[in-house]
Parts: sequence; structure tokens; C-alpha cells
Amino acid sequence: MTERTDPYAVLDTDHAFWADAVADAVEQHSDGDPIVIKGGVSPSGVPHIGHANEILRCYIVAELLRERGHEVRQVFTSDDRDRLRAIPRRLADLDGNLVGLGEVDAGALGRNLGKPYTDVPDPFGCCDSYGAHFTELLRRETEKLGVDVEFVSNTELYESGQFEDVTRRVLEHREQARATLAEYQNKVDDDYVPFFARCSDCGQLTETITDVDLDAGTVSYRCTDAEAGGDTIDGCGHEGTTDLRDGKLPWRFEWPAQWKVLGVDFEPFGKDHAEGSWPSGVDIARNVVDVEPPVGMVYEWFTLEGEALSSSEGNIVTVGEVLDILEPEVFRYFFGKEPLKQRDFSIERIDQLVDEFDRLEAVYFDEVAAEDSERELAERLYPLLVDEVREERVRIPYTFAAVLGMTDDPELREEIARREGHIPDDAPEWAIEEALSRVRRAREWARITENAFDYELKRAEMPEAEFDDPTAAALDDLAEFVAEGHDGEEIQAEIFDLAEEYDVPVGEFFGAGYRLFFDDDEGPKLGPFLARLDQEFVVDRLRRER
RNA sequence: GGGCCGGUAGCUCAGUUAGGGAGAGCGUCUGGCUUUUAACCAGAUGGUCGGGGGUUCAACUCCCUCCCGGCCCGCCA
Repeated sequence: MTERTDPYAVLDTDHAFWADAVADAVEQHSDGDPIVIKGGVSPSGVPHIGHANEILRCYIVAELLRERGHEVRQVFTSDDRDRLRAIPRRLADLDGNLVGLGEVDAGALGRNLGKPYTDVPDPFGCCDSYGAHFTELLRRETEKLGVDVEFVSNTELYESGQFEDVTRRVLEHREQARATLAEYQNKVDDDYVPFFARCSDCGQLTETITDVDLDAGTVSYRCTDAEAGGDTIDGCGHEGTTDLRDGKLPWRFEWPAQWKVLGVDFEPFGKDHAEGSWPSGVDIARNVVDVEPPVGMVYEWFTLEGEALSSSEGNIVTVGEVLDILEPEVFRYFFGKEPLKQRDFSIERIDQLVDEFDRLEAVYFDEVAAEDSERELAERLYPLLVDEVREERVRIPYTFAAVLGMTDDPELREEIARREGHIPDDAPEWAIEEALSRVRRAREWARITENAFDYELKRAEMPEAEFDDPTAAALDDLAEFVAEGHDGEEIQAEIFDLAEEYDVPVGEFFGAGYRLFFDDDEGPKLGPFLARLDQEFVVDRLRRER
């Protein structure tokens, strides 16, 4: 592997921002616009946030190249001619709702093991196939990220004949193909033919090719058993002949075939590919497929809550779920960071990620002090993350937004945010609206994590609570005080005075208030909060009447 | 066993490319805001830069070695 195709070396430059290094390399490699940037996965099951690497790493490089004046196409291959090798424990409908295997016809899936995803019926019955279903799901997730991507179906590339020339070439040079691949895989023997045929009887892909007739454009096969993750998928034994469109190249050839047919200039990939398929792909591209491989780049995998992302273990979260608690630009930011670092994505501590993004933004607008490297990164990365660079934007700190989320009253949210200086007096209406939209997300975050911010005003029904006599008397007095009409600070002061007067420890007295209004031990600063609620309700609640 | 990537403060991370001051945010602590109540302000605290060795006037940075985590070196993708 030469320096140019080293998927680590591409990142090893003097740029503060990795994508600038990639863009340099792509500019050198490209033989003219449009530049094609590609990602891709198999539509094997529920898409999760790990797949966002394939979308967003591409997107960031694409945007940077557009900024440099290039025309860029971002494409994404759904490797939907791959075979169904195992049945996931959990599926998802088109809205992203997770569904257990028991709720679909699992037996039907089992009978289709070994077939291409696009030949397996959609267990939900809403799409043309299993492959189409999960590709559609992925497409929807991509849309939510605000990224415009051209989806390409691998099956379509075969069936339309776009792959036929390269398939023919690989089979024509199958001796060379075999020799090249053998340098990377032990299994390759003298009988190896780089093609899977689709059995006309049972529909499975089989690797046992008995004859190749390129003049006729056909291959002959015998449908034999296939290994899949330790299990064996039985072949039906059928012997037949089929054409070059009715089958599939092995992955190590298919990847270079995609580069050739789609004219790929850049492709990022996970570290699992870095030592295996990438080097062999480069070799095969040059010596079998006859195409110069694209610029490649490795990205590290990240963990979720400290554990590997795993569909089978249930440790996954979808893009849609994350975007319920995170603005898209913040989510994009996570994928704008250094690709080779092993990171954790933590829902529990998502506030830290948001804080980081807010800081990046503030550094970009020169609102906080920062060192050169941080400033340079902000200058390069930030504009790629947001739809529009607008200095007047307003950000409410995420945990504070969670505090505001305890009340449903939009006016109260805004008022408190203003009072605490998180919304400037001259903020434009759109900026206020967007800033407050974070409250909804932070509230959802508090709710799903059940964290320390997860308290909400118990308005409809009074929480159960019992108070001793002094506390009850003090609450009655406080009700009286509120009924007289005072502002927040006065109420706050009165709480302290009453606690002293009735000899109730002030902490306990506040606790009584939190119990009454939030059914919790803790809460926001009580005086100003109560002052903003409708007086009648507060008075009644303090009297424990409703 | 071999190869590759990562390991910097309690947490999340910059900085390492071309060797010279160890940093930020959060957390924690203290103080302020007339009055402790997770919001605001100020200050402080905090790290053997994974361990060890080497090169150098000088090492988080370069070299060697070891430890930890991940991936690859079967199939599949």
C-alpha cells in the first residue's frame, strides 16, 4: 500500500481540522468534478447512530469541498444484494419503532436465509423487500440529519447491467483475481471463482461455480451449503446456468467495482475494514478491476454508554431517538471530531456534548477566549454544522434548559431564561424560538434518563404528603402571603422568614414545597418559580386544597 | 502470537504534525448574590500527560520496551 492509499496517513497533516487534510487529498486524486463521495452499509437491520459515521463523515468532507468551489455528489450504497445471514432479534417499522421478532413472521425470515436482502419479503409488508425496508429506514434517518444523499441500490446496479462490464472483467481475469485475493485470504484455492450465482430454484446465493462462459455471458453453478456465522445454510443442490446480472461479486471485488462504476473519489470506513478489505480492495482495484482506488479514511468506532454498539445486545439507539434530545447540528458535531479517537457517546451525559458544541460556536463568533488550535478548528468546522451561520442565535445552556423544562408554560420558560440572562433583550424572535426549542429536547432528556432534572410541576393532582403542625402552619401563612401578591424575591425571603418563625429547618421547609409542587425532594429556586404560576393555584396548593 | 489505532485532571476533551509555558469546559470546594436549596457571579482545587528506559541543554511530543482498551490477521460484509 502506497502512502496515497494509507487510510491513516491521509489524516496526518498540519491541518487543525481533519477534513481539510482529506479534502486536500481528494483534490489531488480527483480527475475533475463532480467529485463523488461514498459511504455504504448492508441493510441488515435497524439502523443506529453508528451508521451516521458513513453519512456525516462524508457530508463534512463534501461540504468542505463545495466550499472550495467543487461540485460534489454524496452517494450511499445500500449493499442490498448481500445475503441475509442471520435474523436480528429486533426489527423496526418505518417510523423507527422497535419491534421484537415475535411480532413478525420470523419463520418466513428463517426460510429466506442465504438470499439477497432484496429477495427477502419485507416482514412488515410495507416495502418491496427486507432490503428495501431497511434501506428506506436508513434513508429516513439520513433525511433527519439534514443531509442530501443519493441512495444507490447494489441490487439495482446488478440488475440494470451497470455492474456487468466489471463483473465480466473480473471473471475474465479470474486467474489474476484469484492470485491477488490469495495474498490476503487463505481460503482462496485453485477452484475459486469470484462470483456468487443466484440459484434459480431456491433463490440462494451460492459460491460453487462450475463453469464460466463469457462468450455466452453465463455462469453455471451448483447450489451448495453456505457458512453463515457458525451456522450452515443448506443449499438445494440444484444445478443451473444463469447470467452475469443474476448473482453477485464477493465483497472484496464488489467494493472496487462500486468505485469504478460510481467514480468514487473518497470513502471513509470503519476500522474493521482498515487491515483487511481496504488493502486488498486497493490491490484489486488496480490489478483486476482497473480503477484507481479513492482516497480512503479510517474512522474509529465509538461506544454507547461505554459499551460497544450492538443490535443483538440491544445496546443501540437510533438517529431519531437522539434527535429527540439533541439539535441536529450538535449531533453532526460529534462526527466532526477527530476520526481516530475512540470516543463514547453518552446519552446520560449528553449535556457535555452540547456544552462542547456551544463553546465551539462561541469561539467561532469570538465570544470567548480560545487558543489558536481551538479557534482554527472552530473556524473550519462550525460553518459546516449549521444550516446558516447567524451570529444573533441564542443558546440556552443545556442543563438550564432542562431546568426550564419542569414547566410547560412557554411564557414562564422565556421569562426565566430572560431573567437569568440567557436571552438578550434585543434577541430576534426567531432566535428566541430556536433557543427555547432546546427546552423541549432537554426535558425529554431528563425524562428518558430519569436524571436529576427530571421533575415536573404536578399541576393536575396534588402529590400525597403529610406535614407536621409547624410546617402545615407555615405553609398556610405562605399561602396567605402569596395571596397578598408579592414578587418572586419577596416570596423567597418569606419562605426563609416563615421557616425561622415556625422553627422548621429551612431545608425541610423547602422540601415541603418541592413535595407539594413537584413530588420531589429538590427543585428550582422556589420563590421566583411560584411567583410566575397562577396565584390561585399556588395558594390552593399551599393550603393543600388541590 | 503478529500488525494497526487509541490511552492527557473526578468526567468530556483540546494540545503531540515541525521538542521549550500542561490547558479548556463540566464537576468539586470556598466565597458572593439581605436569607444553604442543583439556575447566576468570583476565586480556588485538581494531572507521575498509561508504566519504565533512552536520545537531547530541554520530551505529553522523538526512539525502544511493557501494560490496558479496541480492530484486523477465519468466513462474511
